Amino acid sequence: MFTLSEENYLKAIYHLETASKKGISTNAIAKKLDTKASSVTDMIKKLSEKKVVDYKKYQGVTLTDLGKKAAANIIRKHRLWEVFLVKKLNFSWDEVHDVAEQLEHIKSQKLIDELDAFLGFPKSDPHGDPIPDKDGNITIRKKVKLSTLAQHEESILLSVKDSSDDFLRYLDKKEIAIGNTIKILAIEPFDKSMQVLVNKKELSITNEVAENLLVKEI
Amino acid sequence: MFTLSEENYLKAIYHLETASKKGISTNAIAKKLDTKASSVTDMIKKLSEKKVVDYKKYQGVTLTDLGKKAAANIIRKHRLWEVFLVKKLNFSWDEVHDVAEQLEHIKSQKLIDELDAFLGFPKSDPHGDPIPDKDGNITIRKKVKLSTLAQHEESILLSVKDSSDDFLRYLDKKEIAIGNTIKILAIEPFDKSMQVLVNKKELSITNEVAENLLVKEI
DNA sequence: ATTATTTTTTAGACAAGACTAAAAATTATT
DNA sequence: AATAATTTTTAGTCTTGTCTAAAAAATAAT
Repeated sequence: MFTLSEENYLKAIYHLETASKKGISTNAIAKKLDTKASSVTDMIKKLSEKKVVDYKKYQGVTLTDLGKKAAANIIRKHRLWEVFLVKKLNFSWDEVHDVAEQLEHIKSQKLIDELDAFLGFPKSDPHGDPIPDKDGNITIRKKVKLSTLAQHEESILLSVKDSSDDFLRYLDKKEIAIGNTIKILAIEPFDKSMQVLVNKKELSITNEVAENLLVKEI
Repeated sequence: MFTLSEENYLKAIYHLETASKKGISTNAIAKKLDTKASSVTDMIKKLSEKKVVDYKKYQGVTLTDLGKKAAANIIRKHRLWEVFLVKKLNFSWDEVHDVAEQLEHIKSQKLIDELDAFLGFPKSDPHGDPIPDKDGNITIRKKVKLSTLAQHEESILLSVKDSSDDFLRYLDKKEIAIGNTIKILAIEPFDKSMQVLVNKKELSITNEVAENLLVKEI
């Protein structure tokens, strides 16, 4: 098993790796964890002895398969807890991070299995990020225009294509915000306008609006 | 705020204090926490500086009001998590302790408030122990015979009066076990036999049986 | 290609929390 | 009341994870 610090390092390296593909520098990790490069070097040696990272002096680190799995497992727990907090305990999606950061370190296989089931085996967290499965595999969903989805599909709003003041004001008025879950209730074949469910409210949007909303499928 | 170790000491002292009323000895704490007396002395000094215990050398410790409140708060969290694990995540009442031991240290007022509400503001944990309120007050319920309760009341089986093999075998056959929640559905005025709900199953018990089951009201 | 700059590593120190061994205080026993 | 036994405290050490300052290696700039 890993200590709390070790888990935080694993997670940081994992995130840096998926963002940049190559060996992760000591400095990058130090910045991410708000610590000093010398501390990172120390910890990397320990992780290397535990066979979760490959490390050659001055060459940065990469996660081993074992390390990737361990990191994915922590991220899995983090994201499942986020879903729990938002869906069951009325947290908003921007309030969950600090608490999930603590909860992700709780050690109990049964706990996480049961939580997963309790939440209905969610595929992504409230920010739209995918939840790794038990073996650490994640299915990445790319950003698509809301207009490309079909009836009954659910998605999370990640960004907007048109960022004009007019459009942003429109979204504001309709109470549509980044991070919201959007469910397509119906699509009108005639003009491709949609009936959608956002924030528990039903509303109608034109195809032009749907073309400018970038979402991630759940 | 308190460190994880400090919280564990506070909790241990709290439990020892409610069990014995007087100043708690260094040795007693050491035994409870499976550590050495010298370590306890070290920690007690720190807790004393933080004004959560009163300490005079060689005289043992007592919790201050501040310390009592802090300890009750940890126990409140522990017991609320136990309820969550049993009621929502299919843990059995004898599986929850280790996980609750970890969860009790999560720091977030909103989390615990929302969890309390989510669980319907429970008054006791799955072992029948009372859950302190936000201010650290606990309402102690004494052990009573099941036969003294009225219709619709819920209780937790704590022990049995008659511990003959025959009676224990009877309980086993009916799948009635220590820790089970017993809800009284109806009482027959004629012979005081009861219709009860145990383990999601309805069954009928005689007044003699109800006289031998010691329960704590929820 | 040499120097300058940046990054990384080493060496030594520190705080938290625990330990062992020995000293001091308290309690028990005769 | 004096000694024995037990409990508690002190003193010094260890581990984990961090830090600062200095040395070593890698990268950039002339």
